[in-house]
Amino acid sequence: MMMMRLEEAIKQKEFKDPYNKLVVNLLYTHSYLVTAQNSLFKPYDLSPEQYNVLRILRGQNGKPLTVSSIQDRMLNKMSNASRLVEKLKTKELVQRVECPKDRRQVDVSITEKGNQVLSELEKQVSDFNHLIINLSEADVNQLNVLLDKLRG
Amino acid sequence: MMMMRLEEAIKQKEFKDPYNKLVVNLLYTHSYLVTAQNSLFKPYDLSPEQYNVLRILRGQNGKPLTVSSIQDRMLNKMSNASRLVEKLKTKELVQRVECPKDRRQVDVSITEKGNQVLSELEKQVSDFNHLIINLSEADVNQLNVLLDKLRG
DNA sequence: TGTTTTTAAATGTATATACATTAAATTCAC
DNA sequence: GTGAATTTAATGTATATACATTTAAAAACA
Repeated sequence: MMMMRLEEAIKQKEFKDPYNKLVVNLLYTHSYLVTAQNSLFKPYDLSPEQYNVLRILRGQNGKPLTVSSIQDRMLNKMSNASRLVEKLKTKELVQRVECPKDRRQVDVSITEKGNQVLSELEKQVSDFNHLIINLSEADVNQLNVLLDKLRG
Repeated sequence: MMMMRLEEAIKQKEFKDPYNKLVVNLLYTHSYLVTAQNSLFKPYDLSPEQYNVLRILRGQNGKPLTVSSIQDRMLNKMSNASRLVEKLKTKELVQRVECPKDRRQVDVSITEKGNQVLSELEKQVSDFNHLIINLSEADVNQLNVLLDKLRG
């Protein structure tokens, strides 16, 4: 994990302009992050997005969410919430109940086992995030502001 | 593409700390970018990473690169350069020649057709990058600095 | 020289992503 | 109320990702 400017990391001499560099920089930084995260989650047989869905469900404090509400809250809007929930159910980390008010919908909630796995992981994930992000808190805050603005 | 802070976009009230928010913010922003890029590249039957590999090869000014050198320069270090090159070859955008000095290696270079597709796309991609990044040039530069530092 | 180790690329496999399509239930229009 | 339109999940399919394994060639070394 040695320090490298993007240009050295991907051996590209220069970019057309800073906007084009930024797109590449975001793609590259994402890969850096996800590769690291995968190795953290692997022993628990979870993907980063599966972990995220567990966090979403726990944030409901017991209230279930439908599959489409989960989709809305997921980080990757194109991923398939239905199949992801199926995977989590197989691991007994969530439960699925047909919604009585609208039988098209399915109420999904986290199980006790899901909560256990989550709390076991949480501290590790947090420490890990601090570890892989080589920035001061002020820089992190500024990065958050800029990313929110970027998508505006 | 309306402006939304991360918290509203994924309907999460708060984060444990700014580092944890940043990880989520990077994942979410990446998805925003890639979803947009996919729609741009789709009519050309290219994925963003395939486009990137074409750019890498063109940057060589005719000199070929081996598959593993391409892998090194790719944005996602875990993707499979061998199969990606195979896809590009099928589309006749690159050519593969067994390296005479070392028969394990394969020299890959961009074809005339590949160069044509690339120059056709280039202006569009650049305009598109400016369009989806809602930041001033000063902000973009700062974001680039922070991302490079993040991975340090 | 012959054997072992290392390297480069290809291949295998499970899962994830990016859609399009389908099936069932509900809502809307009339 | 009936039929059309819409919504929700699930399913189908092609490709991409994240590895592990294999195959072949080259390098290292005894």
